[in-house]
Amino acid sequence: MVISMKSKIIENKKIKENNLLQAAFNLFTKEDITNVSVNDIVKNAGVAKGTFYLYFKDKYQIRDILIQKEAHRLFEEAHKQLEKNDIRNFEDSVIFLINQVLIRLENNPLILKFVERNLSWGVFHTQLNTAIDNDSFNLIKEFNEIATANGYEFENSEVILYLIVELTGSTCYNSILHSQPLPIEEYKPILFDSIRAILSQGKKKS
Amino acid sequence: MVISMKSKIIENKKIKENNLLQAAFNLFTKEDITNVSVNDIVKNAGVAKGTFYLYFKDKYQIRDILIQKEAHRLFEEAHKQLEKNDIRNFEDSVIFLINQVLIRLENNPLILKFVERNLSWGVFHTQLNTAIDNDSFNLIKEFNEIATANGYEFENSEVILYLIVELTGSTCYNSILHSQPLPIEEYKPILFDSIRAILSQGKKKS
Amino acid sequence: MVISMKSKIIENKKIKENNLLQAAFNLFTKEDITNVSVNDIVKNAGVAKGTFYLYFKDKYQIRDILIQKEAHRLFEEAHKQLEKNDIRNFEDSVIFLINQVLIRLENNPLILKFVERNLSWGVFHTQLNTAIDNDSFNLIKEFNEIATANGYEFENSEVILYLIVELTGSTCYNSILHSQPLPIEEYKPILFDSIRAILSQGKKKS
Amino acid sequence: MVISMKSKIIENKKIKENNLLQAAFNLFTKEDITNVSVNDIVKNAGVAKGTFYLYFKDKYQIRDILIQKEAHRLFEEAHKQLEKNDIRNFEDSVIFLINQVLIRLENNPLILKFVERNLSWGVFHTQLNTAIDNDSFNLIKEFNEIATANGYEFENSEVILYLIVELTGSTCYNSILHSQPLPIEEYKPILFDSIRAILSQGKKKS
DNA sequence: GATGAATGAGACTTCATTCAT
DNA sequence: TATGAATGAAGTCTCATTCAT
Repeated sequence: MVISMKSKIIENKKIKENNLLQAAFNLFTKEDITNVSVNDIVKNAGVAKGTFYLYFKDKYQIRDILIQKEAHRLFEEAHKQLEKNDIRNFEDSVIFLINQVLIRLENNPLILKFVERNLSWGVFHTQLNTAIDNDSFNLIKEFNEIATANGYEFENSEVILYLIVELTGSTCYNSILHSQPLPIEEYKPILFDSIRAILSQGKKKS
Repeated sequence: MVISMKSKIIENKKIKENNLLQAAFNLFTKEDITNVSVNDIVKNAGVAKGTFYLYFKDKYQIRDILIQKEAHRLFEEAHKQLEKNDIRNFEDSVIFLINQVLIRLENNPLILKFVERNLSWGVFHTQLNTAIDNDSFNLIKEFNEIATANGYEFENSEVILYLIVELTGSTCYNSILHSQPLPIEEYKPILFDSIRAILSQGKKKS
Repeated sequence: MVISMKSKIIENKKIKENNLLQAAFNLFTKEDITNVSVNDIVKNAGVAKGTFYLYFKDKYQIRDILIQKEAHRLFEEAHKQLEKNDIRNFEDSVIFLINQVLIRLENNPLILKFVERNLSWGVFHTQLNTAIDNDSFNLIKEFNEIATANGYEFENSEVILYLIVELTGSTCYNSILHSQPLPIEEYKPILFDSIRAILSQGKKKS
Repeated sequence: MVISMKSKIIENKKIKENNLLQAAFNLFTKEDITNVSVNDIVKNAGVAKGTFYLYFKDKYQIRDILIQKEAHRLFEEAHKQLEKNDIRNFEDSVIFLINQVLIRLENNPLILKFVERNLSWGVFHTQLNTAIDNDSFNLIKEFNEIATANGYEFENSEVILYLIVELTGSTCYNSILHSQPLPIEEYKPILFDSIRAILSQGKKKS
């Protein structure tokens, strides 16, 4: 297949951009963002300093893009597993999904360290929205569907979901990286019980 | 009362140190710490640049001291209120305590912005320990006492407490400052219900 | 002649570097290096502060480069004169060479003050080695050749040469600059006699 | 014996001054003077910062005093040995004296490192003058006396002496500390031969 | 589009010196 | 005398950003 001049250039641009993103990711996982200079990034990406500014406003923009990407991938993969395993019980589904994400983070603390405590409302919300746009999967919609199908009803399901994500994110960060207050394997049962307790609020009395 | 010459100097030192702490606090609540220079701090404190380094290693040390102080004050004041109000029911006590802290944060978002998400395990744990040392109040011990008195029993009460603090901290930050996912007044009922759900796990079947 | 764009940049860089070297030289001859700041250098060179660090690690590196250059030039010029004057007697050659260097230093005490007492083994040795590399002239080799041709023989000619250079350097510095212990013109005969006495040790008895 | 208040104070002052001198000496042998702050000195001396300025103008004055002292001690001790050994031959006397100084420096490289290349005309000259004042010993006078007694005659004996001291000082520094151009034991014979050659210029033809 | 040399503001830190106590 | 807290000028160095090529 012949590749036209134009597409070659576009391809080249994409490579440059990816190099920059990859280089930034590598550095951000090793060092705090304040200790990573644009210089470091371009040197690791193998491009000139000026090139950086052709693609990104500053290093903070590059960080946000990376968080966005990682968060999306994390949820998408977890979601794929959920579909594969045909779990239908509501509480089990939620726990399964969370557990899938946690397993990925345990196996790749770099991502965890990078996303750090940034898996906050901002990113979560954006993630949900992009998910809707991309039509790849819509967490909230699905959450509601499975909930309803299992006889659960929430006044504000989005908030409940957010609350669970935040609880998980903020506590598991220290648990995975520093085993505080407990190692992740010991902490999980307590966390999952608490999540089930929160979810059970929505159980309809029938 | 006669103040000796020496105590005059000591007094003066204390004033300088407080000026620096106060100035740093004011700036940190307005700006991210990376945008606050030692220069800014000393200018606001009305002391010379070199004086800063007589009292603190760098701006990060001053930040840590401030967080420590604020966290302590927050809990202590909330606790005082709890004692005043003679609330004995277990779940009510916990919720009351949390609500007291939240009310203070709502009224002073600056502190919230400053403490930010730093009210994490590290600070929480230190807080508990210092509390024990100071003998001023021991949160965990009290938590356990009230729990037991009300027929609750937790395998790992420290973790449960931590979990609740993290859940509250990470979600209320955005709620108070950005009304996301909901304004704090609308969010509180949902949060409190969830906390009660978590606590109810420890309820002994009698 | 067409100068490509790239060479224009390279040319420009060379100019900047030279400006910095020249500015540093001027300042170092006026003031002790501890009293010369990078700020002073860049101001005199007409470049920005950051530019300095594009070319040199610190002011000490710039000093070393300058000493190296000056020492080289001094010896090279003296050597040229030696060749021009076709002096063949061994002792006369050495004295002539030294005298040439001294004359240059007398006429330019700034260089002397700058090089100061740094014309030591380190620089001398480096100079000899670079000379070998550059193939411009090899002092030791020549020293030996003329010596042998004139019936002199030294067990360790390099050390003898070093000894003479050090003797000259350390005494003439004060003589030229402070006329101590004697003004240079009065000191020279004594120095030269001493050097001849040292050299005469190598005279073969025939 | 009763010590009066006044002498106690004077004694105390002397202790403070000595502490400062000793502390400075220790630091100057470890670090370049530019890297030794007044703060370091007073901390090591166990006195307050302000006290330093009651005794010395700045750290450079303290350095000069120390060099003065060390140089004096060095020559005095060497001189004592000379008298003990009853060496009468002129050249032998000079070599003996120099060798005594070198032996002391070999055994105490700290002093060497400290005096470094400061054993220059300035200090040497001052040393000769102070020696005359103190009447402890007069190097030049003695040099002349022994020379004359042995049938040597110098037009400018002070300069010859200076020349020898400089030659020795500037070359032996690197020889002792860095074994360059040769280790001191290998270098000494060459140096001593050269000194004898210089001295032999003064030998009267009889 | 890509480059990378140049910029210069500004961050952090040290330190000699003063002076009230 | 002795102290040591306070000063603030001055130093080194970094880095995001621009712009001529």
